[in-house]
Amino acid sequence: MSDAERDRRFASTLAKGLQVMQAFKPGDVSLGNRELARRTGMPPSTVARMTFTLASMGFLEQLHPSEAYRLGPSVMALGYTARAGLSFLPMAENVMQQLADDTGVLVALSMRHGDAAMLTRCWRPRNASSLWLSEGHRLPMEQSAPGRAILAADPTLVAETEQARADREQLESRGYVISYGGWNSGVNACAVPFQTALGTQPFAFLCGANASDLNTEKLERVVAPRLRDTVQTLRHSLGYM
Amino acid sequence: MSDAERDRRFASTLAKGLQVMQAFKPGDVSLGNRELARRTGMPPSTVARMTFTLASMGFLEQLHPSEAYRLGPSVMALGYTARAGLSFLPMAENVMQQLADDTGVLVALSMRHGDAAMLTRCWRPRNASSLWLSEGHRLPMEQSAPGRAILAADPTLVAETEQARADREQLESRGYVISYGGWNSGVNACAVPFQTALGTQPFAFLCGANASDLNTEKLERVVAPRLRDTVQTLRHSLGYM
DNA sequence: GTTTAGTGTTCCGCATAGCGGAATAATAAG
DNA sequence: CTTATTATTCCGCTATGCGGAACACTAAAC
Repeated sequence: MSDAERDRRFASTLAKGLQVMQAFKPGDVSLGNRELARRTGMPPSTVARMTFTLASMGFLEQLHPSEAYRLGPSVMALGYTARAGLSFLPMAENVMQQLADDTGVLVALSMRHGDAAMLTRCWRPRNASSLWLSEGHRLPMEQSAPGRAILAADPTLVAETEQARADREQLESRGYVISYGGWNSGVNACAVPFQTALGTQPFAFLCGANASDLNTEKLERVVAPRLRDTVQTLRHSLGYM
Repeated sequence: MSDAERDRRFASTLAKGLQVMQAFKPGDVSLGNRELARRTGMPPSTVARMTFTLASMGFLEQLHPSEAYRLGPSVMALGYTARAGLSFLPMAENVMQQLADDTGVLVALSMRHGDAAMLTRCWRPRNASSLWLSEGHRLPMEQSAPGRAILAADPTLVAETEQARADREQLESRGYVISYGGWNSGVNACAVPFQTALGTQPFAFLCGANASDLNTEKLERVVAPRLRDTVQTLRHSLGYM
């Protein structure tokens, strides 16, 4: 039990409902109350109250006749509202799409979410096939380019590994972090961290492709500098320093 | 207070937390506790408990130094999980992208959410500019093509307007619903309803473009029949009847 | 510099919302 | 027909959460 959970302000009933929703994973089509009880550790009657309330507000839908649940439209609506609340995104849309078209690689925005860098927005080159990653995909913080860029830019990071130190130096000297097969042996990528407001989770813009499509020279001489410059232009446009 | 809210199974604390998140609208960058109190009608101390709990679980982020909140990465993560739970989407990706490329119009999947048809997934033609609509946008049920297609396919609809009756007949005879500027005077569109499991909100696939790019002949002779056939092929691939 | 207004946060007495074990109901498998 | 599993409901009990008031801080107005 964390500090927040012990705090008298903590609303445990709200937390339980959120945990029930978070029990759903991307590969799940539907889950019954019993499976939700197993995954969350809650008694079935507690789960039944949570699912009843969530379903009445559109956060879950109960399928018939199986009586299993799936995440409902209110969840998706909130997700889109959350993304729409990222005020810099409209300004990023065109320049990142142009970058994807010019370089022929996948461009994406990722956001830290727990132990992962989660893809929040993707821009695909319109005239080339691109990496299979899409929005919602989670990349490990320690191995992926965006994860490492976020960690390298973090001034409070204390448990610094050799890799993190090298990434921080690379970020300071070149303005981006590069990964050759760091997360997936067949994928090369680069990333530039992007911080918005204090108190919020950090972002990183990334470019990535299969190694066969994105060799060392193209990555280091073309794509990574272009990404760094595009993100810097975006910062200036937004009045960020 | 609805029937569900009076039910003893209803967890009002969970509902309050969800209402706080739903107080955020797509144009909001951040909201303070007082504004959340105003929007939800809850006392400030109740809102403070909800925001404290939501922030501790990543559903809200508190910005510094303004102390205002924005929706956090856990909301976006759940939204992507919800979309990933739509098991038919992977199979729709390629055929709908191809349809967008072939016809040069925006193709999208929408889902009923309250009084709106909410765009859940968009496919843009890669070699043409397209309609400005994107994921999360909400179209009115009574005026938009997808809204009308969903209503026309609804066997339980009782308050049938003249438009709904005409749409139902069009759907039955042609397999799609067409809208000339029904939602926006400069936009033409067609839609085909798509039902998945019983108990869940209905979907509709739609094609739309500016009227200057999508005239009557192209819509009726090319795009609408193609959409209907593509959705029908998708149903068969999924084993739906 | 003082006063006023607005915001965010915390406190605490109170009572009801929510808990969870047990019972009930339904369906599927053996 | 019996057993196993799931879903749902009940209800006595108490801990969770409520909200008005107080407190703290900052900014604007005078």
